[in-house]
Amino acid sequence: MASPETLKARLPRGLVDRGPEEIKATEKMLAKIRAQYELYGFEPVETPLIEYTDALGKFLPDQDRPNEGVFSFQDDDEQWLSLRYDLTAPLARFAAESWDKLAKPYRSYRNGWVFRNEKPGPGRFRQFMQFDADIVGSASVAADAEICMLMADTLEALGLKRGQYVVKVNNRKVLDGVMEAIGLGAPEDAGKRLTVLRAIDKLDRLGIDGVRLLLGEGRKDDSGDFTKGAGLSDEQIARVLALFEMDARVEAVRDHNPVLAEGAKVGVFSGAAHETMRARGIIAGLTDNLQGSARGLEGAAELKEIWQLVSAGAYNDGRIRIDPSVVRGLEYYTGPVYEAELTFEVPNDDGQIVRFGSVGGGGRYDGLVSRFLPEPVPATGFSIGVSRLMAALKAIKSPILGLGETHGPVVVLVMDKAETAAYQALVTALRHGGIAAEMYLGASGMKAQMKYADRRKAPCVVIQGSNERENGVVQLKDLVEGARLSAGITDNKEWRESRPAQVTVPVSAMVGAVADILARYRTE
RNA sequence: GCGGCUGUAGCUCAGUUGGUUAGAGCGUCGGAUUGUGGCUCCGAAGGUCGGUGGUUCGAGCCCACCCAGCCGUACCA
Repeated sequence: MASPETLKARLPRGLVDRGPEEIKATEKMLAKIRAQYELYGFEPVETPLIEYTDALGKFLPDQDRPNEGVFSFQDDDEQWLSLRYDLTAPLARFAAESWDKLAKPYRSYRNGWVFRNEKPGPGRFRQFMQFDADIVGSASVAADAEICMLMADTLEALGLKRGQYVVKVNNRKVLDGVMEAIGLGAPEDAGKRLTVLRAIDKLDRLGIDGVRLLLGEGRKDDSGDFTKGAGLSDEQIARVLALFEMDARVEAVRDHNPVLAEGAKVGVFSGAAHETMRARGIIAGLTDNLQGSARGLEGAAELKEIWQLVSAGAYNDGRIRIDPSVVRGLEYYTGPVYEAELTFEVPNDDGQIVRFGSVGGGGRYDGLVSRFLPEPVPATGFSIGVSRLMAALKAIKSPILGLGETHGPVVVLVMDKAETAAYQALVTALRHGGIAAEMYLGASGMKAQMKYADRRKAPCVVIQGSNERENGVVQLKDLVEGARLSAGITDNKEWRESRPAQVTVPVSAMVGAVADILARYRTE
């Protein structure tokens, strides 16, 4: 069939086409997010998809070419350009370039496609959409607290319920402090620190035992592949793992206190009361663990302050939680980090259980904007992974997406090709009445035209043969109702001759009658 | 990148120890029905068996290399 010179239609891996349902659902979702961000006083900004590679900070050290994880190419003048791989670095470039004109602290939001030249996987693509909100020019942890609350409110605006998500908060200074405390604070230990952070980041997937192996000698996975560990001593490992044991520790403390234990049993310490006790316990535990590290203690103090702020907004009911195991990326974060995680599981089409996990996150990046400016510029922000979040919303059938609600246009059948002008006039009348309509433009007969209308999800079709035209009328067939009626008819002759859900109206009344049919299926 | 698994019609798959002309279901298109989308029946189209090379009288099946996809792992700024 395909001759050798026929070009094979194909899409590069990790990229996807998007159809009408997907586009419509995305737009609805974006509108909800946008409304929420604006409620918090953020204003939109749009930057291009292409930036100088050095502005993205993506040149490989010691090599005159960009990191291979970004799509890059050279301009006429040999300068390297790259497709943006997130929305934060371009914002930093924009904020720096527009610094004098902006009202500071500068609150902005934007959404758009970002590109990563990486191996794609389930739910991971080489082009995907992010939706960010950032505050540039505020060093206050109140800005971080606000970002956390915005994350929670946004997820709820998208139809997620309390308990279906959690915004976890940590502080990179706490992690840095732990490193210091176990003697990895020196500059030459940077590599080791990275390995430790990577190990901590894998807690979700590998569990505490897997992380313990990675902190020590290393870990062999199911395929037999060996990952070299950080080579820490047992003592050092214990100190790092203590980060994950804060919850257990809080419970232990509680259960040792007869009054608290009794309170937990009868439900006094549930909800905000329990969460507050937990947060206090964790912060106390961290403070304990970090003695001797000024930076670590500073991080713990910031966490405490964030907790107080979100508590004042009543977000301390489990929506926002302190979690010392959150790492979030590995490079530019300098203070508080946050991660929005979905907590529910759903079976996919193959019956396997799917956890969506992280659908967004961010943190404080005090060094990013000041790369371009002679002054320090503190900044914080977060990013929603729109595509992944939408997959999750689909799985819980969030009404926000409006799936299954789409209708196609009204289709005017062409019964007689010589009368095309007359059919065109009918279509125009419908359009002027505000009704999406089209004339069938193909070459097939009536049966095929009906099939076409069906596939287009047309709510109804307009039929005018010579009889109707002579009498100045049209037939309107309600396809939705017709399909419903057909269920009770098994005889084909009866099905055709009874013409279910079909009415005859004068041409002058067509627009009104079609509008009546559409009104039955209007969903919003 | 590393390890494993899988590639047969648009889709899901069958294909015997290597043996003649590679099959099914679904989908598509056409007809029964020249003016009615469903149901039913009938029919048709649709294949470089992932690619290249090799072994063999003979390869969808065996071998080598390559490509693609999936799973795990690493990396993910």
